[in-house]
Amino acid sequence: MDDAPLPPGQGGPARRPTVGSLARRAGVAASTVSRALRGDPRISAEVRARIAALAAETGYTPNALARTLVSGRSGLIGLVLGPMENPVYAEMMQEAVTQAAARGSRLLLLHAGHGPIEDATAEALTQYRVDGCLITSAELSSRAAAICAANGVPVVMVNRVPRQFESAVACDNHAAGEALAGLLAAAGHRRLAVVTGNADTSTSTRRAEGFARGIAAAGLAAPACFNGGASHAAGYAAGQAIAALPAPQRPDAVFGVSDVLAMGVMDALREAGLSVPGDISVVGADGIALAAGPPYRLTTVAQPLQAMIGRGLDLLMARIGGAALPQEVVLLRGTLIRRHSARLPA
Amino acid sequence: MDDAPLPPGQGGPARRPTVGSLARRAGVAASTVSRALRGDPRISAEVRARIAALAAETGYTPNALARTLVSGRSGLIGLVLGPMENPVYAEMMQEAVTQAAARGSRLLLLHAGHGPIEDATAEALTQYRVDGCLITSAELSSRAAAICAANGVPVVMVNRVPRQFESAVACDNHAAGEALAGLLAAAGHRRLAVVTGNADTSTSTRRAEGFARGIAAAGLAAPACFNGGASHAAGYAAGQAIAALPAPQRPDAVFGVSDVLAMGVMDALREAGLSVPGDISVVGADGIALAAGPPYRLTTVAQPLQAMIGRGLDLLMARIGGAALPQEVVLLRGTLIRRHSARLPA
DNA sequence: GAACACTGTGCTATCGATTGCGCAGAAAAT
DNA sequence: ATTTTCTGCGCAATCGATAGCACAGTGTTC
Repeated sequence: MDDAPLPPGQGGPARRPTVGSLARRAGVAASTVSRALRGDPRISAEVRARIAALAAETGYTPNALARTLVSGRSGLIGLVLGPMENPVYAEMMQEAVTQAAARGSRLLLLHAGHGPIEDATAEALTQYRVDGCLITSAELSSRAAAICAANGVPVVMVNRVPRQFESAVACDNHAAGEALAGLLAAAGHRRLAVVTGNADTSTSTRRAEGFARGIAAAGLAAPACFNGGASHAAGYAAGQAIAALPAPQRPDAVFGVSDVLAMGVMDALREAGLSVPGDISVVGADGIALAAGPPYRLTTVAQPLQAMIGRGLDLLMARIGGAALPQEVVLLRGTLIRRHSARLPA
Repeated sequence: MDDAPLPPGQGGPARRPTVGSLARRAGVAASTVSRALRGDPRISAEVRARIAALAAETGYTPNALARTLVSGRSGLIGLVLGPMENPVYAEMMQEAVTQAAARGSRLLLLHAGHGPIEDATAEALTQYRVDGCLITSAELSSRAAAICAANGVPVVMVNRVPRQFESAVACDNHAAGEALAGLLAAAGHRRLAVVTGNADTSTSTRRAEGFARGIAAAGLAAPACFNGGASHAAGYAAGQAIAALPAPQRPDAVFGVSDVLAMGVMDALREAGLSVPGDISVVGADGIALAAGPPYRLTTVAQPLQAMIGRGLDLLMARIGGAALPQEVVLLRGTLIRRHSARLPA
């Protein structure tokens, strides 16, 4: 363990070139190298070309961390994800990586899963000086948000609208629920039910509210409400409860507030010998890939994931810019996707 | 835009405390603050307590980026994920976040999805001076690995064993395939088939090879091979092809080399009116949550995800430590989970 | 009572990149 | 021919944290 220090550039992991080392080799000052690489017009074309060549030759890449120190911007965006039981978070993550990269930012993965953020993770948020934080979790993540606020780090929630204070981008969940209710009613369904998600999530509650509103508007009785959760298993349990009901009381249409939930419901119903959509229509919301194909072919309201992440990053970047913008909530309309899990009017 | 500089601590986003500002307030030198907070025994208990109190009061957190500059370690681990069509990557990611945090590292999300890494992303790898890189992708990610190697950044592959050079942790996929074949053969299946994944992935090929080996060992004819892919849709297509076969030629057991694939196969078979496991047994490998419950109840070999990520981080950390360890490949045994998608011997 | 060993801190350089300021030398103007 | 104006680049400070070395002040020892 007490190896003699290796001669530079030999043996050990090749020491990475720095502005300093480039400067020495080019016979100029470090500041000149820095300016040349950043395209400062004050540096002559000749010198700039020489340094650029040297940089390419040595494979120089600037140390983003060192730059952060002086610029105050890390180029890092903290990402908080919900539980992976719901595939929608994975899809969001993939979208976020791509789009963040396209904008020159990197994602620092702070959390993925249930529950609040651990202390150590919360510290990372400040220790790594993230420029902003993207919280794509339907669950309460007030902890992360509070820490961001306390440190002047902009936050944008995606897929969750907080009661106050933070900026957010979400699908117009209320409208989605309402639209589905309207369609189901128009198709002649009379006993509607909703399987809710986590009660803490605005996504779930707004969808359920919208659904109830749509049902009321159609002059039907309020929907039966079944407590679901975040997973397929939760939906399955709710579906079993529904299937166990005596036929006259059994709903003829069920809205699972998220696609995984609806998938679980369908599976339970079918396993109980009921036909979907023959006996019961099932609809969901989210638009995840797995629900699109067989055996589900789930009729759903798809969230415009790409646009949601895009607008989320827009909001974040604008606030990172330092502008003292007011908090902003953006609601994007989902799009109804008619598939075959529900009887709907033509 | 030409605001007069705000008085410190007022108006603008509260300037974060630094060792310097703490030092001024405590009437000591910055180095003393640093040492006190790091628990250096040379600092008197009294001073240490005073500084600790001050740090707590002001909410001081060290700037990890600045520390990186001098320590040479960023505490960042690059993470490369496969396509989210396969839920196993999401599960791995969640596991990786948790375990990395527990070890005091953070994950820098470099890539998620298909295909090779874009240039910009590859640069991030060196710009942010990641200490190491965890590549949990069955697909070729040679690009990232090459860049890491060129920069002396340790790499560990999880869920993929490269042909050479890198360290890796994987499930013993060959053994998994072999075991499944043996069980299916023992249960009396005679015409076995395999639905393969992406041909570039060691995970897929090893499982298929193991399966073929197991079949040969049982004295049966080589399995029919159907080209699958990474998604449920690919499995579904393969399942349709299988279902379309005339009954005498149709396999009586199918191995989908990953669970999503097997799920797709099952869905297609059932949609074609075949019973699983009545007419055809279907087995998978991975052990994802979605395949566990209804309607799949997939018999599978579950990967020890937690252990895989754990060992992966072990290998990585050891190499980050600077020790010139040889490349290492760790194979972890999966565990057979008997559910109801296949007829198996008791 | 003086030389000694300690102990607790401060000073300063360092990591890599950036930036304000200043200073050469060349070109232009008078 | 001399002053003025640029153009092109170097110097040095800075960001925040850390570490080597030096140096006071106290306690110990002969």
